[in-house]
Amino acid sequence: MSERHDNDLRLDAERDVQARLGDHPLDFDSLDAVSNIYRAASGVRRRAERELLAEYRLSWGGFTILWVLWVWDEMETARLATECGLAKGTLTGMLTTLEKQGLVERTRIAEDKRRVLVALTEAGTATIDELYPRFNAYEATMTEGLAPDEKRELARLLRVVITNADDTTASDSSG
Amino acid sequence: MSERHDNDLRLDAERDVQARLGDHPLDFDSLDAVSNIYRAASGVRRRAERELLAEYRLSWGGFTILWVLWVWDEMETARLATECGLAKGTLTGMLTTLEKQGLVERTRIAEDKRRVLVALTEAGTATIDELYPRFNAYEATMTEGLAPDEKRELARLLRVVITNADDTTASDSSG
DNA sequence: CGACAATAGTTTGGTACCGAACGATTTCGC
DNA sequence: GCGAAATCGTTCGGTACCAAACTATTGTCG
Repeated sequence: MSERHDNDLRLDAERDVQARLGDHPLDFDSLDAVSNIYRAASGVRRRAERELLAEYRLSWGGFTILWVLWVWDEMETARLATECGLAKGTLTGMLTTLEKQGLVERTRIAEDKRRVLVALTEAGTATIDELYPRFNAYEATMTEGLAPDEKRELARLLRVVITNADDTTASDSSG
Repeated sequence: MSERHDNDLRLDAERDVQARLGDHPLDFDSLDAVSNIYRAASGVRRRAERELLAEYRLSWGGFTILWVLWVWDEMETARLATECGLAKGTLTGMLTTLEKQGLVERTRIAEDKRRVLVALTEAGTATIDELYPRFNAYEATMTEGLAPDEKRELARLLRVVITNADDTTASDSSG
């Protein structure tokens, strides 16, 4: 009920923070931007997991893996981890989970037995075929109230933050 | 015609997605917006934890708790969980961690022994006093390249998403 | 060929985080 | 007043997630 005071509370917070820091210059524009990014992301994630992904027994990360494989067909583990924004050790565990669910399969590469190729199974493809349109509709719901050009502007502004937060910005996408 | 990419502003991933899924009837504006929110959030979080918060042995969530208590002095557990965007069960564990570190303290409320008041200790206050200016500088770094009005616009657009993702409007999740 | 650095993936140890079930306390219906 | 319902924080079972240590393979230089 009417817990729409978030913005008001934020303003209170700003005043209190300012009072605490005295004359210390504080960048409230950056504060609001960053904290809203995190709030939005965790809200969107939690709701997606509860209201859509749970039906498929998928976590957000598991869904992301399926989606990436759907888009790029098959991929090596290292690249997949980067693409999904996961540590490689994390990916190992999640691939094992998805493998148990019969949604992905791992294949050792013959020429280099250290490397592993990951791909969707038939069941995995069927799952994401059905799920993704629903997920996309959910994404539309989450951005409801924004005009198309506002969504694009939002994506553009976030791209700057993503680039800033990417610690491999200096190196090229060589692999 | 109607190509969205005249230049390299879009990330590689977005271009590839467009190429792969261009024939599906999907809402790409919403797709880009939502997936960039998540990418930005996890990148910002991971980098903050590694490059700044680790020095204080704090997770992102732990830092958030300290910050909220710093701004509002003391708070009951339930409100604190909402304010930090955490499930109440999660908060219990993290408060225990912070309590062991000597940064926060819990006090049962005399008039209603179910409720618990949480506040910073001296050490907790000292920690956040020192840490927060550094964190705010980090936030500024993460939004580097955006003009002040762009940061405000980013925060505004995200506020819409936060509202959409807030499930207290759709259903009551308390139980 | 044989040591040895580099590389790819897995294992390990630990925290964070969720949802559901639970125990303690207060409030409400009668 | 007393038992039922609501409420608050904690506990529990499970996954996700990270960084660092480890294993297995390949590539390199003597």
